[in-house]
Amino acid sequence: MHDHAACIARAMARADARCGAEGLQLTPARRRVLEILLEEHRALGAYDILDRLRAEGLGSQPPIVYRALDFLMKHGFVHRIETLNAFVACTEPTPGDRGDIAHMPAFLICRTCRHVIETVAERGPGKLETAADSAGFAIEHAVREAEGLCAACRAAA
Amino acid sequence: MHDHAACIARAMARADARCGAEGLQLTPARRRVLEILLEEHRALGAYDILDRLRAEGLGSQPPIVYRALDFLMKHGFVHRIETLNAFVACTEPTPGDRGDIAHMPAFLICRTCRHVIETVAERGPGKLETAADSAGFAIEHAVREAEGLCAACRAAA
DNA sequence: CCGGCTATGTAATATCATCACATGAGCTAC
DNA sequence: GTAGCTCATGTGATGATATTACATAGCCGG
Ligand SMILES: [Zn+2]
Ligand SMILES: [Zn+2]
Ligand SMILES: [Zn+2]
Ligand SMILES: [Zn+2]
Repeated sequence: MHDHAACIARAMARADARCGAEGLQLTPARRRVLEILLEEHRALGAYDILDRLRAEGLGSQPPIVYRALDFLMKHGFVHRIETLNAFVACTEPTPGDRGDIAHMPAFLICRTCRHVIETVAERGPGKLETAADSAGFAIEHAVREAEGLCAACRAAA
Repeated sequence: MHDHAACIARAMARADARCGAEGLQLTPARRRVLEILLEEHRALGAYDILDRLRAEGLGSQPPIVYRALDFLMKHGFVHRIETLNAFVACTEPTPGDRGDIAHMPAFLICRTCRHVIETVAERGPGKLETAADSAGFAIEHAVREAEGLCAACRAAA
């Protein structure tokens, strides 16, 4: 366990600072979507998020949440988990030196508690990069996701 | 380019042999789905496949194709491409010593021609495994997919 | 004020996947 | 033989995820 309220507050402060510095508009809906994702350390589906927004009067149609997620992903605050068709708040600061995504995340996804661990990518080429080089393939975006059991759920079982 | 007719024939012969050896039923619908995927070296959506089955009178409802794909994936003949919500025929023999998936594929997906290159995983732990070990996480399934431009499309551009 | 830009509101639709229940073909026990 | 079993299929409906299209509103520089 960690101090989750502080964890959320820190992340929101970072997001505010970054948006201020880069001239990005962290509008109410966008801000709330990020908060909702930070409250969990789990992946949420777009419609799960939308349900919460609806309950709070922040919009009721799918485009609301997809637009907010597009913005948050574009600027590296949120990642999409392809294997779950779901979204998770980024746990890495990613200063975004050039206003862009600066890191190459990999995710460990627990199949029972759905918690998502975002790992820091090591330096150096991985298997994908090695394979791409030998095939003359230019990688623009890579997805690394593993499903399994987290330490807590293994202990419980 | 390669001799694609031979490529398909070889793969189908392998599938027939394996199903015979392991008592698996490669029924007409399952067989045809595998053939359709082998004909392309690209990922096809479930409904793309379904359209072809329909045209051939092999079924018209989604469960037809999803059941066939479940069978083919379970036995390692087909892989799901998570980033595309699509499916591709496996290019590795995977003898399936214990009737199970024996390899750990990674995919290079061209964003313009949608061709999929399935790479042979090298030996040794990758970044996901390293991260999982240090987190006490037990990986059961991993997804490695990269999107970008294949050599042919890079040359064309 | 106007024109362009960004964000939002709203309805409809597209795309991907599963559920539920009925039917049929092949096999075994008795 | 036939009842019961398993596996695969047929079929209609529904659920889950995501996008399009177009209208509206605020803001800001000219
Ligand atoms: Zn926390
Ligand atoms: Zn867990
Ligand atoms: Zn071929
Ligand atoms: Zn290409």
